[in-house]
Amino acid sequence: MLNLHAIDATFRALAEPTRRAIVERLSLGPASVSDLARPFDMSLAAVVQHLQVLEECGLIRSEKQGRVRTCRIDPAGLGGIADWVAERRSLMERRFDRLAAILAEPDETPPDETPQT
Amino acid sequence: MLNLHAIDATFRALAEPTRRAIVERLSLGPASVSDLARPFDMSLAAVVQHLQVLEECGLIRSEKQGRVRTCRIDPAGLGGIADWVAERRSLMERRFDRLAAILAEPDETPPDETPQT
DNA sequence: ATAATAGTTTAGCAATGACTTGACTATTGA
DNA sequence: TCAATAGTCAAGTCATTGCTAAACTATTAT
Repeated sequence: MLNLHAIDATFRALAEPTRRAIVERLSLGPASVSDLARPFDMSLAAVVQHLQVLEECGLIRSEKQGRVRTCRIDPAGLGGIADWVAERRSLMERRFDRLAAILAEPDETPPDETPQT
Repeated sequence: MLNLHAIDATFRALAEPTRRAIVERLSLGPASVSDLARPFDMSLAAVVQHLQVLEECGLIRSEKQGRVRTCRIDPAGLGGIADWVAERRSLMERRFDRLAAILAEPDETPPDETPQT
């Protein structure tokens, strides 16, 4: 129930080149907001907004001390989509296996690979 | 060159619950356009548009015979994002390992885990 | 031949999303 | 104390996107 919401937010967050670049940068190590903003041709405020999106979906964490906020990757954040992809693959695999079994067994009911709803 | 474009399109495609649901359905086996549309509370045309997006980014393939178009997952389609996630994780790992090595070696220069740009 | 099925295409609308600007707060260095 | 640095917040703008409705094509069933 939590997860279905979370996976959606995570995919949406990563569907944006800037945010993906920020995640890429942060997987090399923590950085301040200004550090993160420097490479991009946009206002600091825009980058802050991207960081909020990334933090809300759990991809990064951050804490502020003094006037500088340090952002770092949350290692668990990518888990959701990794799991989702893995599950799709495993279900595809399972289906191929069933199909292969049927093809190897030339008797029984051989037909119709497509399961209509 | 192709890949950087492709990863973007793939993430954008999956950042949409309906399209993700379609991919989930198709990882169980092929289906026609109408089959795919049935569970959703939206017009057939809308689903067709989603399918176009999914096909353009290589997540699904489809061929038409007669008046029915059969859609199936392209097993390679998820590869892009799987690789991207895996690479983030590996880079994070690598960094943790370096950090652990430094902490285990109590002499040498100990400090400063954050690499400023 | 007619009608029903299956899908395609286009134009348009409403909501969302990415960005900017400008004003503002809090911390740190001179 | 004054000024620069680092970040935050709130509108507002502009482009993109998800959807519908409607008109259309092609195939299959009666």
